[in-house]
Amino acid sequence: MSQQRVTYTPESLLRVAVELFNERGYDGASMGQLAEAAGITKSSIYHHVRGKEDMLRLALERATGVLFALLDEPDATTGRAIDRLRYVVWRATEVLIEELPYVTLLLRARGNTETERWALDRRRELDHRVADLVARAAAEGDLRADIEPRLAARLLFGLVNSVSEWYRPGRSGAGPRQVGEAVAAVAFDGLTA
Amino acid sequence: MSQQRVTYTPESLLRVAVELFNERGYDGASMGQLAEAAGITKSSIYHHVRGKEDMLRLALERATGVLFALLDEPDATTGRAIDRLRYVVWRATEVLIEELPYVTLLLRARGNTETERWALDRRRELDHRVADLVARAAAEGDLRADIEPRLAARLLFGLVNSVSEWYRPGRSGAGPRQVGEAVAAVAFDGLTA
DNA sequence: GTCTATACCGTGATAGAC
DNA sequence: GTCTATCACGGTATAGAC
Repeated sequence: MSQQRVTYTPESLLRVAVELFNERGYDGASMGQLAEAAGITKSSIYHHVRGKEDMLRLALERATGVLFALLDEPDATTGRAIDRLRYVVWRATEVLIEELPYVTLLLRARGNTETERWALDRRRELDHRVADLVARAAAEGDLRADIEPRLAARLLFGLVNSVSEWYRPGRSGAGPRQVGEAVAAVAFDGLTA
Repeated sequence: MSQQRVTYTPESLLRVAVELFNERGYDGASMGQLAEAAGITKSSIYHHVRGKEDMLRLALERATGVLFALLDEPDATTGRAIDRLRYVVWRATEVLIEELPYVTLLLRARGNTETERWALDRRRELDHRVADLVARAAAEGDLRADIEPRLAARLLFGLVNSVSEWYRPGRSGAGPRQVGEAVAAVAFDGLTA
């Protein structure tokens, strides 16, 4: 709740803000609540950032940044489409967990503000690139034929992104890598023994 | 946008409200916007419902209602656990699509208000009942052993619920039944050919 | 770099006329 | 059943002292 810290940088304040945004929703979170969580007054916040939406922008830029970066990694750009796809699914899950608060915020953006609409555009771009990979894997005959590639891509995204709904860093067992492996295993091979 | 309708019932107003809540988010949607979408003034809204949160309550009651009902259907309560589970996954997807706006609202509830916290409790109850089914199927040896049942249950929910992120009623191809079958197919057998 | 004080606006909600 | 008029409140943001 209350912070010991005497001074803030934009980054350290952003961390507090993003956590609050995820707890209450961006619209549901007020600058008063942020001030309380940060242990400073509302006015002081404006010394570090331009305003509420500015913090949202910084967070969404970070989230889209890490996701685009993963698509350019060597294992995502070389080899058979099905293998690249499997790597992307695993790695996207891992990245999602590593940058959980930021990516969660991205996944919840609804397009209410200019910043959110920009982020949704970037997300659509990401989706499109992965959908291409799915289509390629399907064309190479490595995906089951009874599910059309568009639908397959959506289910893949859904499975990966849904991790943000329940994963909590402190808690127990599976880390980013293990969850990523589980997601890829279920997506491609299914839950059945 | 504007409505021809001269008068509203609580139900018909609720439909407009839920659509708006899903577009802008519950917190992001204002009574002024609802008035505009409904083609009446803010004040008139209060003739039909007690207020904003009252409409949220009605919507979330409906969503939890249909989901609980599905768990009591014959195919969900008799037979081998793996078969019941497969039925629940397929049927939950179908119900989610049939009641898309209401279930979507439920899936986005974050616990900001008393109503949302009540809904989250009910959802946890639902999750628990399905998780039990997963554990039973695992105990009967019908689920792969390298993924623990808790995680398997979460991925199952995630896959089903993620449909609310992209499914749009008017659009093309797959209907509720087909999507439900695809979700169950991917969840249990995977995407690989 | 943070504070107090305050401007200004949109919010959910109510009263009472028609 | 819907309207106009209005309310109290909390929202983001700014000014200026320390």
